[in-house]
Amino acid sequence: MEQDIDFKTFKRVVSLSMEDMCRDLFLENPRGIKIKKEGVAVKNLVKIFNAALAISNEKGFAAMSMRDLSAEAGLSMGALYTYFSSKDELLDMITHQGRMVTARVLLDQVDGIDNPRARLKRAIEAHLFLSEIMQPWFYFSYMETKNLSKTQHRKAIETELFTEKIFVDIISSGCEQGLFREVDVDLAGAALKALLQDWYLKRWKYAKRDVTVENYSVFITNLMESYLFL
Amino acid sequence: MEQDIDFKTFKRVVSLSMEDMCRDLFLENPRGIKIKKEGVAVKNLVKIFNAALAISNEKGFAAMSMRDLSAEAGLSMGALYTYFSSKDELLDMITHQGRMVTARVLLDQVDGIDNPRARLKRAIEAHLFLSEIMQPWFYFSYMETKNLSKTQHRKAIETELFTEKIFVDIISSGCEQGLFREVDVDLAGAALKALLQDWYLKRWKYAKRDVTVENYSVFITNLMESYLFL
DNA sequence: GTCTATATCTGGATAGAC
DNA sequence: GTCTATCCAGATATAGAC
Repeated sequence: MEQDIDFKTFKRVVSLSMEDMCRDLFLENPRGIKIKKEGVAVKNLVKIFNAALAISNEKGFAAMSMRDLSAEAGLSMGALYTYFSSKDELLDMITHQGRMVTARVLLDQVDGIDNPRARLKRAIEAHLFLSEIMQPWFYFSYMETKNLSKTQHRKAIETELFTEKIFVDIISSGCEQGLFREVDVDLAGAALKALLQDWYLKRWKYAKRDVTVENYSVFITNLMESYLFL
Repeated sequence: MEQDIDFKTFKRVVSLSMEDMCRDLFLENPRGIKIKKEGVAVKNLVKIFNAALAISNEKGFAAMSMRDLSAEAGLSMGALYTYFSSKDELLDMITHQGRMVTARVLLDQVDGIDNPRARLKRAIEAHLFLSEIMQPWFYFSYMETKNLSKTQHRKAIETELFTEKIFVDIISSGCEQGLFREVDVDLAGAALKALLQDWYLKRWKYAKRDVTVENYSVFITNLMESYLFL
């Protein structure tokens, strides 16, 4: 379990197609979605989510009209409303599903790795690789957080702090074991989080400079280690 | 000129009141604004900008209606439209004015400091202190970039790259002088930029943890130096 | 310069045919 | 399950009184 992982392997192991995620959503949500047949529902959810993410990441969720969405997804407005009861509910659905996957995958990836240095490295890779695969989703969640309903907004903040805590805990245990020097673990964790987020927030920049996700992963790991070891 | 600067001194020296900025805008823009008397125009521009930043940073510019703005600013809708010709123009005005100030202050602050280490420290402080004073403005600009008109959007990206280049150039000169070790200067610059941006993007987090801007400045400087010196 | 009142249009949501 | 047609609340923007 402690062995290294590369992006290709990661992608294969976690297998997070849009279809898988939409199927999960459908199975979790027997009430909200009026459609009965799984095949039809999943196929259309994929179309809806892809369209919503594309338009919203271009000009913002609030600026996306239901007519825009209808055109891009290739479904009539009437059909759209059999999958959610309001535009706000669609927003909540998308972010909710993203959060579930993130938490599950991150915890799963660091599980069983005890050495803090190895654990930190893997956590960084897992976060970056995941956000690479699900970039539109991560970008969307970041930008639309403040537009969520109050309960979903609270959950979004909880998840932000939860994933940050994963990093803080790793750094703390490294300090306790005398492996890392004594640092302000909260600040270190916050900084690491910011660096990981930059990967999906400024993808255009890194793409233009031909920085791959593996390059970036190595760089961030080195940066953090040079601070923690000194 | 090379001496240290603290937040209080910085605040006094750059003196960036909302009023100063609105006066600049008024004097630069004799065409767009229909109001003739400087006193009246500046007073109302301050009210409009404060209101627009407050509402937009709460729920997004697109979700802010002109009625919201009218109520919060204490001006009728008719009066609002004597200061700009459309909601989109208001968006452009706000971001434009913020960019002008940022570029001017940053260049001004590092001017005359030759030693790369001192220059880097000062650039970090200047960016953080500036974004502390103008937090609503910085947050707004970041979140609303993708909603700008095409020309203003292009300018926003140019400014992002311009300020990043200030950091990259400092790091490069440090490497050339053999003061810093050889690193990927573009990645280092991008990372630093991300860390500086986190300060105004997650202010709620740092405020809750009682991290001051000076604390954060010292932390970021140490983090970067531990990577650059090693 | 500022306000009120209003013209005009767009967008979310739904009813009912197929 | 999906589509078309439509309702109507609420949005931007302006005209004209004061």
